[in-house]
Amino acid sequence: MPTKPRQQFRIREVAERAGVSPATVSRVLNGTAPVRKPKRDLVLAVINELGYRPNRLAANLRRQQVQMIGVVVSDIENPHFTQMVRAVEDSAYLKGFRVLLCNTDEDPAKQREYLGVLIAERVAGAIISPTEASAPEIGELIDNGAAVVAFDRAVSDKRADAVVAANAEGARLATEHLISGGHKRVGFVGGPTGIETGARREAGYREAMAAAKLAPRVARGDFRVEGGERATTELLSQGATALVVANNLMAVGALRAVRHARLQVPHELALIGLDDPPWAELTDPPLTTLAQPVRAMAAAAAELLVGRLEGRRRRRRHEVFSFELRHRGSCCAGPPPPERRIAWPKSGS
Amino acid sequence: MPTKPRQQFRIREVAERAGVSPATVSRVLNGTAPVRKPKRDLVLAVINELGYRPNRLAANLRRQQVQMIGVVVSDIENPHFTQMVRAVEDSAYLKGFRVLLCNTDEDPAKQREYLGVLIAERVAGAIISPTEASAPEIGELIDNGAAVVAFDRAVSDKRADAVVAANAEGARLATEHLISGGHKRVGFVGGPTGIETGARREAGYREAMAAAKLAPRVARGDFRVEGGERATTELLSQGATALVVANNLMAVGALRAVRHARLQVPHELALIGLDDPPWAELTDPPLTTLAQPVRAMAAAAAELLVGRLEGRRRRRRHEVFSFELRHRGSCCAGPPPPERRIAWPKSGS
DNA sequence: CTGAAAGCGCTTACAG
DNA sequence: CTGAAAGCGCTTACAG
Repeated sequence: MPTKPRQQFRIREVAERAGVSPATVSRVLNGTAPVRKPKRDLVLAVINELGYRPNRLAANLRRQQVQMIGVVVSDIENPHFTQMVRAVEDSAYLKGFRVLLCNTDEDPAKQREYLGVLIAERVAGAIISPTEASAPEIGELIDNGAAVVAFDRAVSDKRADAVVAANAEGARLATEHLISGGHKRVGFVGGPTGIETGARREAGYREAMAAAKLAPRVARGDFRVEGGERATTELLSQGATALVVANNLMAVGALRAVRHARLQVPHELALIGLDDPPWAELTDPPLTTLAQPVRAMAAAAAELLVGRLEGRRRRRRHEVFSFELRHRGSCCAGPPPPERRIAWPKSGS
Repeated sequence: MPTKPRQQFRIREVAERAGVSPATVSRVLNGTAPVRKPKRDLVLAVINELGYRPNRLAANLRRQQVQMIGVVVSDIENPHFTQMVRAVEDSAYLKGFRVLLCNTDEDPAKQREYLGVLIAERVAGAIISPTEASAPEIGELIDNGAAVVAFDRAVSDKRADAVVAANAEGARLATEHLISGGHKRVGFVGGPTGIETGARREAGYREAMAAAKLAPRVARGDFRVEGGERATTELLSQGATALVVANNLMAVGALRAVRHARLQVPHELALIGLDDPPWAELTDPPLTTLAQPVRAMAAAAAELLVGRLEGRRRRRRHEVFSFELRHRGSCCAGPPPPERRIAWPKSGS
């Protein structure tokens, strides 16, 4: 029911009314070549009067490029990615790029389909937190001249830039913090080791435990709430007095399990989460976390992308950001808690 | 540094190798007309062999349309919108539409710019939670044949469909719930009355208070954390025993203020929030809320959009969804709290 | 500084 | 069912 399918003007009409060629109108519009002032003013006036809006589809085809960047994440509802998307949108908007949102649900098939869309649409670039690091479409994108930045997790194609967090270091810091608080039975609520962040964080935890000559104890969830709850329950049953939780969603599960077990935090159980969700300060007690500087990382990713698009850089860049400890109330208040009478193995996985 | 700028095949090459016309290849690709099986199989084989990917930019220009819908929200970091975007993405993806994310920051100028982008890109449709309900670009979009669905808040153009929550009713229910729990000093942490949801929710609260012959007491924040904290502090200083908080971000602020005042929830202060953020169950006690069925609403919006795009509907639709009470622990446990000795005016704003 | 002309790579009436 | 041809509305070498 478009009632008044308002006259769509084309560049030709503008040109005619201004008594110039379409080329000149295009130059005024895009600033791609100088146009003498009186002529320019006249063109601008006509554009204004007609409410002319260039048809971007035509420009896209002609230029074989669209001022758009694809942002490929596994779950937009995870605040970590939400913040990233938000920061990327901010940066991209200022540079004149739009954001095409691609939610993959950690599903390699969906990721490949979306990458196919990005190729078919000839996006200028993509920021990808890959579910499948080796998807051939990533190389295809780069072949087509798109700039690609891997975020959070690396991609196989070595031509892509990357922005990642120092995951092993972050987990190590968290673990050391608990150990220095006097804990010996520090468990790790881990993620899937098939996912890079999962593997690296677990490695950092094990490193810290080994350095302190303590027996590591890992139970793995799936980086989601339920898995975190199960893994936490398991570690609690083994007598852990402190836990490092490998991501924010599993921290929600850990809190549930702890509440269910009626343990008091931090006195009966100390808790540190990796990642710093917005609700960390709302729990009781507020959750101590190791935060990635997500905004800075997203800004860096956008900057890498735009830098390459503008041809300012040819060398590959790989930027690593450190976690920061955000001290809240969920660990290390006062002396270490008494160990409950449950066997904590000298070693184990 | 595209090292091997891989041969990009065009439909012409595919046609030549298959010994057919480009038109036939197009028909096979899009299923727009029947193609005899042997020919079709041959074309498919060539496409496969070449790794041919149709250049969507050309198709977009030719069709004067792009299989994309713009999602315009004021803040992608607000879980309410995050959930909406996520659900829209799900629905749209299944129908073959992509999501262009437009974050307006509640800034009318940014909204207008983004709407301009949607017009210039000739998106098939848009789901808009307007910051400026009367932006002329909305009408322009519709003039151009795009389907527009207003989400959360209405738009001025009466040709747009709409999906909204029964905001007044929700606030009324929340207020009645507290009143039925024995509370008389029920305050309202309100949003800006210039925003539709702010005004409607406040109206619902006032209605319930008037029906119970109780004096309303409103302090307004800005729908953000800090404003909620300030408004809550103000109402607490006036001796409120129960609060209805008009949105999820202000609920965070309210919790901060309550903690700061060292009041125990729900015994010394009962609290109900409108909107149901993911962290509602993490606070201590968990927050009782009135939840919008966001997913259902988003699915409805996507469905309205697609239905119109597919020409299945011409009549305008306006769908209203009810809030649901999610009982948790932040109100109405046991008898109403004693009123603190502070004057609560018989009437006031 | 400016214009005439070609062309981006598809899709789709039209004709058969 | 299939093909030849036009055309979507811009941009950009090219020539002047």
